[in-house]
Amino acid sequence: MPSATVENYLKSILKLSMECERGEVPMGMIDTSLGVTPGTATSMMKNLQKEKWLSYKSRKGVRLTPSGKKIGMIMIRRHRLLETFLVETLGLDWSEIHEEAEVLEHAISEKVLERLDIFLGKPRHDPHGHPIPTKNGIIRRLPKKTLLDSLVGTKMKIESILDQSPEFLTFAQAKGLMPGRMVTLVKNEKVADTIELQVDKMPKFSLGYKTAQKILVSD
Amino acid sequence: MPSATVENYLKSILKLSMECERGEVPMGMIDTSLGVTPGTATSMMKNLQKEKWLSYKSRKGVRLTPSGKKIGMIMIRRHRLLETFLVETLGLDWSEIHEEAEVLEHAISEKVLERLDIFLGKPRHDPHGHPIPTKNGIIRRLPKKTLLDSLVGTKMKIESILDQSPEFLTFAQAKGLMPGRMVTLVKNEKVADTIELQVDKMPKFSLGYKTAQKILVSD
DNA sequence: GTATAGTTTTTGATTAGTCAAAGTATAGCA
DNA sequence: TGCTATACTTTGACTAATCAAAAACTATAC
Repeated sequence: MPSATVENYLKSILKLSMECERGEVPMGMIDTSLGVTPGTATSMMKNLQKEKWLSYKSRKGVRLTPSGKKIGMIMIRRHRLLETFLVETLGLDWSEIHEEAEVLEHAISEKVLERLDIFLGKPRHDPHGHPIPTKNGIIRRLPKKTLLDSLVGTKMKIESILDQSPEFLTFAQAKGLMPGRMVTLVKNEKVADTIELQVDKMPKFSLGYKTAQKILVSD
Repeated sequence: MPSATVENYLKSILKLSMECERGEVPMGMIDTSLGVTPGTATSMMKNLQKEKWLSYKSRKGVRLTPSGKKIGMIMIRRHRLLETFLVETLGLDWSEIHEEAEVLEHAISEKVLERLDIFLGKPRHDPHGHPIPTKNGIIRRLPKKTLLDSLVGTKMKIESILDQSPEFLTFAQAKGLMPGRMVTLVKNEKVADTIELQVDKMPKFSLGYKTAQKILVSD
């Protein structure tokens, strides 16, 4: 059985490997993502390789084995189901659930998780719009289209919010930027590095390009 | 913040101090209750004393300070609320919830716990009939009357089941020995060390004296 | 009042996870 | 081609929690 620490490493590596689509995940991404020193990451990778959860090539990076990937997927499933529970059932705020789920995900058993899944009605997405993997580790691909890739004047459905930080989520909620809502791209000012948006009949507002890329949408 | 390990020590010491009503809890009870070697318990007691959670007198035993008692109570509250949630909301079996709660109690935050408490309707007892301490650490005294202290022919209400083991709980459930049910003491055979019981209209059955003391009742 | 059994403490070692700091490799620029 | 900045690895040290085994105390029996 992997420790909570190992579960975190495998989850983070899986997420990194899904984002930056190149064969190996480089060491630097792993240590920053976990907030440990580079040396700690290196020595941990050796342990994880010894346990057959990944293969590690010195100064190249790391690639999950099927068993490592499986554990990572289970952790993502646990995290997202717990977030859904915290919002849907207990009424916690969108912005505070990530940290809570981050701890609970290491304590909940498969049995309890499956009951929770049924209780929640087998949800497909968490409150941020992220897909919840199935028990077997199958996960829907997120659309890759962000607010920035859209044409001015089009109305789009918000699919997912990529930034987990409480500050951003509080802002997004205030502006109505939540999965399922419809948003219109009013203006795109390349020189100013901003776009202007309108959600429903609420006042228009602007987002920087960098921030706009954190919002995934579909037509 | 205490570690999960420390939380467990303080919870166990609190429970022991509530059971065996003498000033100090002896070392031997602590190590057996936690399943560690005597040396481990001794060295941990020194740490806990350094943190002001208890006072430790060599070869005498240990007594919780108010702050240690507070943490212990919080842990009992978390454990029992979680057990209630697992049975009431997720429909887990009576016999399997103890182990689950044992892990989750170290991962759930105060905020989530308070939401859970409200969601469950501020229950006073867990599924085994054990009182749930309030947020401020106030706990109802359990009645001290067991099945053994009752007179033949009287009908009593089951208040609480003291044995947490899955085997015993499965047995108790099958026989209808659950908090809130009414039970009649049919016979008391001192020489055979057994009592005979009837719950509702179900068939009569026998319990040994030792087991009978695990069931708390009220008239 | 000593011997002995039982309990508790001490000591030394181990494991997982971490950091700081020093050392090494590599990529890309000049 | 060689130099340097960056990325990565190694080394040595530390902490929390644990065990095994030896030592020390306490209580009881005789």
